[in-house]
Parts: sequence; structure tokens; C-alpha cells
Amino acid sequence: MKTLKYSRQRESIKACLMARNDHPTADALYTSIREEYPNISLGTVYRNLNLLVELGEIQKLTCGDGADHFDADTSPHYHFVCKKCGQVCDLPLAPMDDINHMAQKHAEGLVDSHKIYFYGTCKNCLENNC
Amino acid sequence: MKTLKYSRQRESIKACLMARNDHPTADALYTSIREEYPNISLGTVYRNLNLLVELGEIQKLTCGDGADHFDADTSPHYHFVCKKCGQVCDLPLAPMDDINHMAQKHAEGLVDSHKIYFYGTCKNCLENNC
DNA sequence: TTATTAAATAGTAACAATTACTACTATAAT
DNA sequence: ATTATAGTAGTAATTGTTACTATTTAATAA
Repeated sequence: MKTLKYSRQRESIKACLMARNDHPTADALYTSIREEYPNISLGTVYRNLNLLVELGEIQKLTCGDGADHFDADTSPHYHFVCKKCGQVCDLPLAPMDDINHMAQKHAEGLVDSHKIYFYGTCKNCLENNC
Repeated sequence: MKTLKYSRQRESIKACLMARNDHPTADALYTSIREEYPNISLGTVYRNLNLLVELGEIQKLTCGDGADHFDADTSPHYHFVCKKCGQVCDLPLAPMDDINHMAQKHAEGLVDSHKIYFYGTCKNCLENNC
């Protein structure tokens, strides 16, 4: 089997993601990591992000703006997406554990998880009439 | 302003989407429309799908499998995505009108809509041990 | 330590989904 | 019919992401 080997790049990617409370795309993360590791490869960022998702250490958000976003917080919570500026942020709404069961009653297959994305206009865009 | 002009291609795209209860990608729709219009262009399919989304006549689903899916039913309802085979289908769970308000209490911006994707294994994949 | 093995990397090429461009066609209003 | 303009087909370009390859690096054992 394939044993995981330490890499400072992977550590840096995870640390960098944990340090921010926005939910950056792979490319945005790549840009900020290059400040510390100027010649890290974009492929390395993508590969490690996917690996970390598989390991369950981070999660991937697909909110509909073309690029995937990443979140170091894997505990169940929801996200708000601004339709004007595209920012993605946490929405501290209590996780609805019951809705998988509610959905299960109406589903033919086996439901094991769900994602909710709320859409609207963020505070900043409201104030600046974007 | 830009006045909308009739096009048989657009009609066909909408009719074709309404006729199916799966939620095809642009490319899948393109394939089936070509049976009737053998030289319709993929760009035309994309352009019209986006136009119909803007007009609010159909909706776009971004469930995380790389390609966008389209749904002719714009009434509020949710979707189930099979993690094995990737099929996307309706989940006839009563729309939760209240959760926008619940989310609003915890959001800084203005919440106006939400999408829920349920994930799991579809009936067919369960039966066939996919 | 050094040698060995396999995982990870940088850099680049390839890929898939989508959009943009352009010359031409079709619709609708005069 | 004429004209103005939206829409199309076909293709090129763009974007986000993955695959490939030669080289480097981490873990393990001699």
C-alpha cells in the first residue's frame, strides 16, 4: 500500500488554508503560498488539496462560480455565496442533522450527506451598491 | 435594449430539457438534440442554456462533478447526487422556505435563496454493488 | 553515515468544460 | 421587399484541472 510521506509543501498548503477564514480557490492559495515557497508548482497545490480532501482533513466547496473552493473546517456547517462579488464565507447556522433522514424518506437510494449553499448579497456589496 | 428573437434551436433545447427527468449536462443535451438538428452547434446549446437560466425559465445545477447540469423545473426542490455513478435526480422533499430566514439571522449580508444537494448511493448502484 | 526505495516535486503538456469570435443566416419590423 | 439586428455554425481561445516525466526528497535499513 501507499504510505504517506511528509512534505513541507503539503504542510504549508494545509497551514495556509487553516490560517484563512475565507475559502480560497486552488489558484488563490497558490498565489499566497508562493510568497513562502516561490517555486511551488500549481500542480502540487491541486494534488495536495485533493489528497487532503480524500484524507478528510479539508473539504471542497463547489458553489457554482467555476472554480472549486477549499475549507479547512470539516465540521458540518454551511456557506454563504455573494452573487455580486463571489465571496464565499461560513454561515454559522446549526447543522441540520435531521434533514438527511427527511431526505431519505423521499429518496430511492441511500442518502449519507448534504451540502447547503445560501446565495445573496454580502454586507460589503450592499453598502457599496455593487 | 436587446429584444429576444425566436429561434427553433432555443425552442428545441427547452423542449428537449423539459422532456427529460434526468438533469443533463450541456453536452448530453447537445448529443440528444443533434438527432433532430444534426448540425446544431455546442456553443448554441451553451448560449441558450445560459440565456434560459437568465430568463428564469430553467435552472443550473452545480453538484460538484465537473460539469453543470440543467433542470427545466424552476420550482423550489432539491437534488440527489449518486457518488458512484454521478446521476442527478430530483428529491421530492418539501421545500424549506424557512431556512433562508434561519440563515438570515446568522448572515451579515442579504440571503435570498439556497440550494441543497444530497449525496449518497442511488438504488441502482446499491443493487449492482457499484 | 551511506545506500536503497518509493513518494513527492517542479515544470510542462494535455485535457475537459465553457466562452468568445466571425462570417453568415434567419427573424421581425418597417 | 428592405433593412436592422438577433441568432447560428464552426472554430479558436480561455479557464480550471489533471497527467506525465525527469529529478528531488523523505523514510528505512545496512
